[in-house]
Amino acid sequence: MRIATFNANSIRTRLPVILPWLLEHRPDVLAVQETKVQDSDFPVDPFTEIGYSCAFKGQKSYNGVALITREPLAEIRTGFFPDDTQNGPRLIRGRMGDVWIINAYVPQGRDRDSEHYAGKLEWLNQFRAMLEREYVPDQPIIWTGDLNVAPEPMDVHDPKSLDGHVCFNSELTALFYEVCAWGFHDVFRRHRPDPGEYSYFDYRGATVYKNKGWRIDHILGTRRMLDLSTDAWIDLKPRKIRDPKPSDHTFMIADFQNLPR
DNA sequence: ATGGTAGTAGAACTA
Repeated sequence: MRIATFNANSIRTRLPVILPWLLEHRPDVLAVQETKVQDSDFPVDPFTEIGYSCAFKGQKSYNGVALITREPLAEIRTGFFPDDTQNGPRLIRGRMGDVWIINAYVPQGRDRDSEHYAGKLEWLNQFRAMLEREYVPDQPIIWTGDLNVAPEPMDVHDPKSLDGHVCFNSELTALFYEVCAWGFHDVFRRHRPDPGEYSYFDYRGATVYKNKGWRIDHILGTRRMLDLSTDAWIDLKPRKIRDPKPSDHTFMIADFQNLPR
């Protein structure tokens, strides 16, 4: 099983990037964040034409998540609770066979002293509560998405100057590892132990060409999924293209052996 | 230290 994640920064604008990428890499699951489209306008047809199913929850202009899958997902839910309209555009989950897929777009936080940053911490606490309520850690579960957390100094290009940022500070890291302590492991880092690999590069300053990035997109798995994982990597090519225009994030991919029956 | 870019909009806002 191949699972990928991509913050598209508008799924409609990014179709010329996503569709060829899907045909080339054929993941079983592509988790998309920042779709920036309300559900009635989601571009379902281009995906069905190449054999993919879509599950999504979005809104105009901001946020929005989708799961693009080769097989239709079962038990699709958006948000933390049934009928959770407030958090739906940031969280979508479903089951593919025996594997649970959770796709999250964690709030960025804007500024450390803003209510948006407080909301980010609260969102992660609610996420942890959802895990405890609805899952057990010995299930095969993937948690992926734009988590807006760079957990380690090696996950940012300049840890000294960026220390204290809403996506890189000790308070956030502690909370992130508290959530992970429920039962998630870093699948990407298991296979890529060396520094200098990033999934997000600011549009401003040609940062991708200087490798001045952040690893804030993640593929995490419970122990069963970690043990089944065979490889993980970041594909920089879709970030470096000029035409069609790139997202400011790029794809992270992980491969897994099938679950034993 | 500030501002740099892109998307959605059709002026700011979010990142």
